[in-house]
Amino acid sequence: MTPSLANAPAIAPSPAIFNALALPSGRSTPSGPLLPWGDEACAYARDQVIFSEGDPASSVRIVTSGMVRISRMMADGRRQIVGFLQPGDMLGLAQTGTFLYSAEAVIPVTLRRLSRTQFDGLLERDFELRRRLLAVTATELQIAQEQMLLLGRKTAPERLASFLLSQARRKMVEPEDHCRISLPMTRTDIADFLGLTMETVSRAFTRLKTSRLIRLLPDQMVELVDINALTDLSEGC
Amino acid sequence: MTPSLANAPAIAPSPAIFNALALPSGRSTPSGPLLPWGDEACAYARDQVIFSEGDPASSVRIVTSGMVRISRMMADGRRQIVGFLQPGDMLGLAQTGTFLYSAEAVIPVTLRRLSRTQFDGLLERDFELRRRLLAVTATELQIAQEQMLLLGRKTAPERLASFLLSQARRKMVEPEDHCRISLPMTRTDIADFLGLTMETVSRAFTRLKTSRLIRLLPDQMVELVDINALTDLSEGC
DNA sequence: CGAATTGTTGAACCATATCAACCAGAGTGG
DNA sequence: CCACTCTGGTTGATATGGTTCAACAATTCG
Repeated sequence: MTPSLANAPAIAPSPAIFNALALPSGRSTPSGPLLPWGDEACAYARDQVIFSEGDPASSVRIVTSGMVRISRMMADGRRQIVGFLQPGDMLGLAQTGTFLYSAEAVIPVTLRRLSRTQFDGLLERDFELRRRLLAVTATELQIAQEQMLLLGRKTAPERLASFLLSQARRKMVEPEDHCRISLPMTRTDIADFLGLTMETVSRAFTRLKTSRLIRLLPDQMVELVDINALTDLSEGC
Repeated sequence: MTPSLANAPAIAPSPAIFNALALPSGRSTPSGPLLPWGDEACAYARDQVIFSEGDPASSVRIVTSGMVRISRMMADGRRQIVGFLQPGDMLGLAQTGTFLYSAEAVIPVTLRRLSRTQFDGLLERDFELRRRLLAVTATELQIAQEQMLLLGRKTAPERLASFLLSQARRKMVEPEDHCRISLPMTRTDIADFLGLTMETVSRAFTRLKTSRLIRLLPDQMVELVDINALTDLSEGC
């Protein structure tokens, strides 16, 4: 791990949040898949609901392609997105009874499943599995803590910079200048993740754009032009 | 469980956040303590630092008395408290290398310790221990998710109502009207937990007081006069 | 190509922050 | 026992970042 990430510890490889335990395929499973996922691939269209708050949590799932958003909703419609899930991230791991959040497809998604009972059986037997899950859950907690700092104390531009950097870290351990990331979610999704409105997110984007920290490219791509400046901004320096 | 808490699921018994895995002494350990904590009790005075961001995480600790706050800080001094720990809550469980947050005593605290190596050994061997830790970590994630909704989307009075109710649930599974809770932390601490300023917290307290939802009693005690109204408020109804 | 959706920009507004004054209780020392 | 100070809390006045409302531009999609 390179120096500039020395203080941004091992949370980079696993940005999924909440029961969406990340096992980025290539990286952390040198010995093959950790779990015997079912062969059947469930497909979901853009914006299709995968499950809703209150649904019985009958199986554990892993994202095999696409992007999933998981969110909590208040009675009057206020929404907080608690995570964006990408291939390798898992869903419903911590759930015992019913889901406490909803999951929807941001873009077309495929999942594989494992029945809850089968999963629990493996958990009971498999030594290594439990150690890994515990480690991953710990990582999730660190990410959640980081997100609390963001939501509780950061300004709008700081939040967006933090978000862009965290997305960049999903793709590469060490984001470089001029690296490009894809943001398939809408401005509204980003807003609901960062505790802002769509308009504020849009304005923050243009601010970053006009101050040459990022460039907006076609096809939902963003180029991070000045990683150092973005990092400083995200930390409030 | 009574109807009014039917939707506030089994998260009540374990409100500690982040590596502070809760094992409320009386309730969840019918078969004695889960871990062989050292006999030596470490004591800390009010506001004393227990450890800081970046310190090596050499041992796991359990709170035996008092209250601990764990927080993250930004370079310019902005602070986000990510949890208040009470007797039975654990510290440093998820830490592998160094702590990513600070811990300080809100009021005088005593802790017991278990060396990291000893803990890891137990974790390696003890089947049941790992299952329990996994379950507790999952609960922590749910609480963190709830806190994200609070920080991202709730108004100041909603945040305070949510906070008071969560504190009440620590004491009793089902908070009743006229129940009393102790809030030993300062208004500034509460503000840094709720993502607000001291002044806003103070004003929210007086609002709740004048609308007869709570009463402020001597000795940092608060009486929750109308639990239903507080619940409605906390959910934005 | 036209309609619908998503994103951008502008202007007014508002909840909360900021700044400042004041108050109450707890020590502290004469 | 009484000033005196210190800290934490309350309240008021003003400022402001972000929201809201509204118009418009750009994209996507049928």
